[in-house]
Amino acid sequence: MENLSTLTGKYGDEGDKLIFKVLNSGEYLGGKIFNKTKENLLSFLDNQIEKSKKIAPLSLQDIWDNETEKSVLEVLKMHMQEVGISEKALRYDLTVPFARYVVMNRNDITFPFKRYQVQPVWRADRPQKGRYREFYQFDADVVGSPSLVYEAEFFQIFAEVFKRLGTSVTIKYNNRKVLNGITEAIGAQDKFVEVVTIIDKLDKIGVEKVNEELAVLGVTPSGIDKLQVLFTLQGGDKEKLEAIKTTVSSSEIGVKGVEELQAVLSYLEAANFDFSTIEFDPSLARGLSYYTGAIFEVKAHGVQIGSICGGGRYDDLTGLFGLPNVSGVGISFGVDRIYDVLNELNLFPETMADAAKVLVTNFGVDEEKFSFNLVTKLRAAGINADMYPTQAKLGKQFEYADKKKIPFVAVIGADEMANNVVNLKDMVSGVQEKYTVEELIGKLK
RNA sequence: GUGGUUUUAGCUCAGUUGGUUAGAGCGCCUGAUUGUGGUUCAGGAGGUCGCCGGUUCGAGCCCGGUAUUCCACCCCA
Repeated sequence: MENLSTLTGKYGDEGDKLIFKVLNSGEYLGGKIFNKTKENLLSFLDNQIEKSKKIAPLSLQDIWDNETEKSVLEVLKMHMQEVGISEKALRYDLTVPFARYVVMNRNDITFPFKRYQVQPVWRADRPQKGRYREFYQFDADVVGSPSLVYEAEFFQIFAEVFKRLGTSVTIKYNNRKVLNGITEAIGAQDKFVEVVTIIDKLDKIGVEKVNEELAVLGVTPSGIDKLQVLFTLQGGDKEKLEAIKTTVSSSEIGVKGVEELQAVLSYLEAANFDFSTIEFDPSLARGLSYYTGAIFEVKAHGVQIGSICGGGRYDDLTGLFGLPNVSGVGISFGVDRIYDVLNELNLFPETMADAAKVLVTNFGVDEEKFSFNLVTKLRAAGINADMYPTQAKLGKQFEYADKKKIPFVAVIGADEMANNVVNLKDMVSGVQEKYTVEELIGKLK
């Protein structure tokens, strides 16, 4: 939970709408209130007016007489929310609260400061596949240095993580300064957000629609013409960056953005980084408004889902909380979406690494004590063992082992107890052999 | 936030113009096999048809409300 004021204004207009606001203790604004009859509603609101002078200026009866029922309800809802919403809100991401934390603890932190963090965050959005109201983010950030080496490190982290997960991804990147340069170069710097939003839709609606929307926005034909380089970039990232550099050559900030990315690539090159998974995308914008430099986005291959990671550099975020001139850069893994991807691509192992290796049978009152003693010995020897919990038919116990993918079953009945041996069945081959306890431990270890 | 869509057995889904006892596959249980899983065969259990109300002699099916699922837009993890 954060103060509402900590979160508002950090994520853009859309972000502000998606912040989960929290009601004051004891308030209830559920739909039931707004479905009441006129009489009930008016008497309810009279009580509210008594409680709060904030909505006293409203003459409810007047509005009711002159407006449609729906608009009255809208007006009432707005005023109700003014009364009911507290100064608290649920975390929207981990970056802004982290910036607040850094400012609060500035005296105890040695910069550059690195940290990782896993926690749930919330969006007041309509949920659908891959879009959740509550989901986990895994964030890694470093604040207190403008060094572009950190950008390179985050590329390495992305690449290493998805390599280990066995997932094929594309790490897309861009730089806000490049976008600034582009809007400057086409003489539309006063419409930065609008232009960038349209360009960002490129892969979704296509070049023609993008040009159309830019024209409607008021971008000059020569400006639009200049932009076409963006849509027809050829070659590797190095070539693309050179081409963009020419496009934004008239913009000081634009050139700086390109040079920053070139520097990052040079670090990666020095570290023998595999460039095949990364892709410079000058149309990549990202919604969060606090980014000022590099921006990242990771897309999974073979699964239709939004981006599974995001990130970028923010020069001024701590400044908003009273600590200026501290640059930071960080990335965020969308843990739930990554889970969805792994699940859909069947990348989770069939069995858990720490699942039981052997199931010891349970035949009855005397046998289960012998079995429990064996389980204890096996565990003491470092073998992951389990005993069937109740006396049951042997077939049932084998079936259980089969379904749990437990590779061995140790059968202990009257015969085995009398001879002080264990009858071990290999569930894959079906072969069954008798061992002493010591031999069994040696066999399973 | 806007526009759609889904909801019937544990799971995935059929269910005709409203008509007797709501079905299938898979799963589950029992037995064939009294101490031996996967395969096969035989049998069985399991449903307030999301919820509330209405129309009708009669509603899983029609109407109203509500919840919910998923999708598109928007936006993003």
